[in-house]
Amino acid sequence: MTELLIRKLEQRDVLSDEEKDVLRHSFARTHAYRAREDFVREGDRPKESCLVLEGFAARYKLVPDGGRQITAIHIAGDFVDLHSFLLKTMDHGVSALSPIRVAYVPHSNLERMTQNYPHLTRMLWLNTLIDAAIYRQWLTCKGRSSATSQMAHLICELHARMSEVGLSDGDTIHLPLTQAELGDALGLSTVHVNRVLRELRHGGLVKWHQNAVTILDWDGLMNVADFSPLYLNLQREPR
Amino acid sequence: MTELLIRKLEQRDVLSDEEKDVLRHSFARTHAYRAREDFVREGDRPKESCLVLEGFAARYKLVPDGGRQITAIHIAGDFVDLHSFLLKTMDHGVSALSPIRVAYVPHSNLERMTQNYPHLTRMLWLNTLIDAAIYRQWLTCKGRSSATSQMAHLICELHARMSEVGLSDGDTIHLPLTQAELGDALGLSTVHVNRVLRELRHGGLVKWHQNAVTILDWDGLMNVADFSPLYLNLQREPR
DNA sequence: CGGTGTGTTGACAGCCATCAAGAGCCGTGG
DNA sequence: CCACGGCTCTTGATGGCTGTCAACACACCG
Repeated sequence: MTELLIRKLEQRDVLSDEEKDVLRHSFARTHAYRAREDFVREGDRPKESCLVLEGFAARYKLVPDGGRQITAIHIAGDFVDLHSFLLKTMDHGVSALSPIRVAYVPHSNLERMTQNYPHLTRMLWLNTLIDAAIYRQWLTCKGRSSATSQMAHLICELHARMSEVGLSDGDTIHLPLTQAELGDALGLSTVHVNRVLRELRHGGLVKWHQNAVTILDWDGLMNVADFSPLYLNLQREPR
Repeated sequence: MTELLIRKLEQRDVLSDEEKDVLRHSFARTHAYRAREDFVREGDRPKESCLVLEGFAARYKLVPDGGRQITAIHIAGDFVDLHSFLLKTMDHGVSALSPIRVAYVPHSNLERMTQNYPHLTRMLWLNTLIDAAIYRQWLTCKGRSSATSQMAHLICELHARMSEVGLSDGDTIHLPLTQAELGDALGLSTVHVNRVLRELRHGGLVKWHQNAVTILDWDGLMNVADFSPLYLNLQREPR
């Protein structure tokens, strides 16, 4: 059940059999949530962290006027709530974007890991650093490029991240997000998300049908997005 | 020379004398840079990480049209380049916003720390998680609030972070950034930064004179900014 | 069959980027 | 000493990207 996480970590460095076993045995239970259900709330002090086994999750912050900003989209294999192990008090919420299954690891197990497995600790640390690299990229897109470019970038990124754990089907990924949710992620209005998607479709760059997103013109899309996967740290090397 | 970092960490948890000594002795050398000088470049593979001793630094990404997005502003006591210890290849640059002094710690020392000092390792990990929490906050500001509110938020945040390490003088902080640099940080044009600052000044919220920024109306500013310091994780507790 | 959620499109408005020009300040060099 | 260039700050005019409001189509579901 932790195989996708292991696969994700092994893209970045070799894990020993012992380390993999430690990971596999540290998860205590799993749980399923419905789409839209919150499973971590701002102000919570969780005693366990959760890993996405299946489905999509969003990390988000609310703003007083009723708006919402999704700061990260998490897919299967993402250790979505590893942050709470050290941050203790949540400064944001996490909710399901689709029906989702997650696995929980008690913080006490994570602490034991950090006591006994330094390299594994570094790999989990790395995992959160890659999350941070994605934040930097989103900030750059939000600050310095157009809505169309941002949307194209998000599609490229999600395709890259899903391919990495075997969740793409060639040029197609399954992406069950509404346009309102895409807007919350990109900081755009729902109406403008619709316009931007139409532009990408009419430009022959992507096809978007029933949650199935197909990239039709890679060069064109990556050009609009100015996408380069360097920030995803996909190289395997000693860490 | 690492006292500000130690102070910053001790705001979040108790450090043993041994841990403090380990930190103090792991830094190998210091270096000074002029304002505007880059000291880490995209694509670099540093063999050491650097801590800001004095001055201001910016983490930034360039975009193809010549634009720049500053993704983080770092102050004295910030372990600005701890990321490179595990990310290996830099996906962004770091440059001096003012004359700056930094201290370098070889990655081999950091690795030894992670082998022998699990709690200290967690504290450094925490340090990068707080950077990530700041990214989330910036994303939320950028995505869901006005330019004026973003600027007010940045002022509140920098005052809070500088106070934490003793770098504020009551309601005043020293902030040697040009309006162009503020624009790069907030994703705004220089012209609009100027207009927004005028608005904050004329509203009696802040005074900005010769790099000295004084908050005149805390309630007003925090209200415009919708600022709450929760995300900075200033509570001391076992980590 | 009506209600709800989602996608779609048009009209209009507003925030912010861009372009342009001038003022103040500072260091440099004649 | 003064002229000059460069950088920063400031302000106005204009335009475009994106938000808001509104309406309708469609699918799904009780």
